[in-house]
Amino acid sequence: MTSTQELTKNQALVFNALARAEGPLSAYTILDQLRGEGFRAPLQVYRALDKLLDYGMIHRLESINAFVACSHPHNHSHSHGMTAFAICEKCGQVSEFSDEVITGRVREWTSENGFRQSKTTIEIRGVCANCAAA
Amino acid sequence: MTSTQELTKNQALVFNALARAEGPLSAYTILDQLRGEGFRAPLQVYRALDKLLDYGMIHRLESINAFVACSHPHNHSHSHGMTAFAICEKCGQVSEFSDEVITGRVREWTSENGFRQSKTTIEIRGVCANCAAA
DNA sequence: ATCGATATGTGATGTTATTACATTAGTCAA
DNA sequence: TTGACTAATGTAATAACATCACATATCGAT
Ligand SMILES: [Zn+2]
Ligand SMILES: [Zn+2]
Ligand SMILES: [Zn+2]
Ligand SMILES: [Zn+2]
Repeated sequence: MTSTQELTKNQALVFNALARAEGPLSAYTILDQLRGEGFRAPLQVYRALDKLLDYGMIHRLESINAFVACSHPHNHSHSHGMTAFAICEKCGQVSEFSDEVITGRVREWTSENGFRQSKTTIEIRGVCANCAAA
Repeated sequence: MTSTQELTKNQALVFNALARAEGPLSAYTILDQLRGEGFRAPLQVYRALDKLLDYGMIHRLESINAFVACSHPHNHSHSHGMTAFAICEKCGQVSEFSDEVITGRVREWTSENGFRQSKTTIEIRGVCANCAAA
C-alpha cells in the first residue's frame, strides 16, 4: 500500500487534498474542499483518514485536531518510528523529524516501567523561524 | 497561586474533582460530577480548567481530550519543564515524568531550527504494567 | 451465481469547545 | 462612599470534531 495508485477513490481524494495543502487540515476542511468531488458527509473523510493513517501516509496532530501528509517522500511501507512535529502557531507550517535519542529515552522509560507502548505523540508548539523573523 | 486555598470556588471544585479522580477526566465528566454543586454549563468547567492550567496545577492530555491533576506534589509555582505522560488505554492510569535528555534534545532541535518553542506535548499511549500482567 | 470482505452513502447522534452577552463580586483610588 | 476597574460567574446558543447505525455498492474468490 505504498503508492497513491493503490488507494481507493475516496482515499486518493483525501490524500491528495493533504498532499497539496501548505499545512495541516482538519477533517471538516477536507470535507469542504471535496464537496465538489461529491463528498457530503464527515464519515467519507474520517474513513479515508483512518486508512491513510494505517498506511502511514499521513499523521494526525493531536494538539490541533488536524492531519498532515507524511513528509517522508514515498515508501511508507515501513511504519516509521517515533516522529516529532514542530507546529508553527502563526503560519501553520509543520516540520516532521525523528530523533533516535528521544526514541531511545522513551523506550528506556517504557521498558523500565513495564509499559507496553503502542503510539507516541510528540508535538512542539511555537513559532517557526520564518514567522519569528517577521 | 500555589495552594488550593487561593483558588476561587469554581476553580477549587474543578481541581478537587481532578485531584480525587483515579485518572484523567473530560471536561464534561467534570461538569456532570459538579452538577450537585450547582454547575450547569461547560464554560464553568472550561474557565476553571484554563486557570488551573495557567497555574500549572493540572495538565491537558491532548491525545485523549482530558485533564489530570499534576502529580508533582505541591509547589506548582515554578512552571515545571517538559513533561511526558504515559497513558494506559486499558485502565486510564497516567504516569507523569520528566526527562532531561528528551528535554535537551527537543531544545537542540528547536534552537538549530530557529523554532521558538512555547509548549510541548509528549504522550505515550499503550498498556501499563498492571494491565499487561492481567 | 454466490459469498465474504471492503468500500461507500447518508442521516442522526454524540462529544468537545467557544462565542456572546448579562450579571456579580472583589479592589482600589479619589 | 462612590465610582471605576478587573476578575469571576451564569446562561443560552452555536461551533467544531467525531462516531453510530443502517443501507447499498463494488470486487475478488470460489
Ligand atoms: Zn511521517
Ligand atoms: Zn510560521
Ligand atoms: Zn505536572
Ligand atoms: Zn492500565
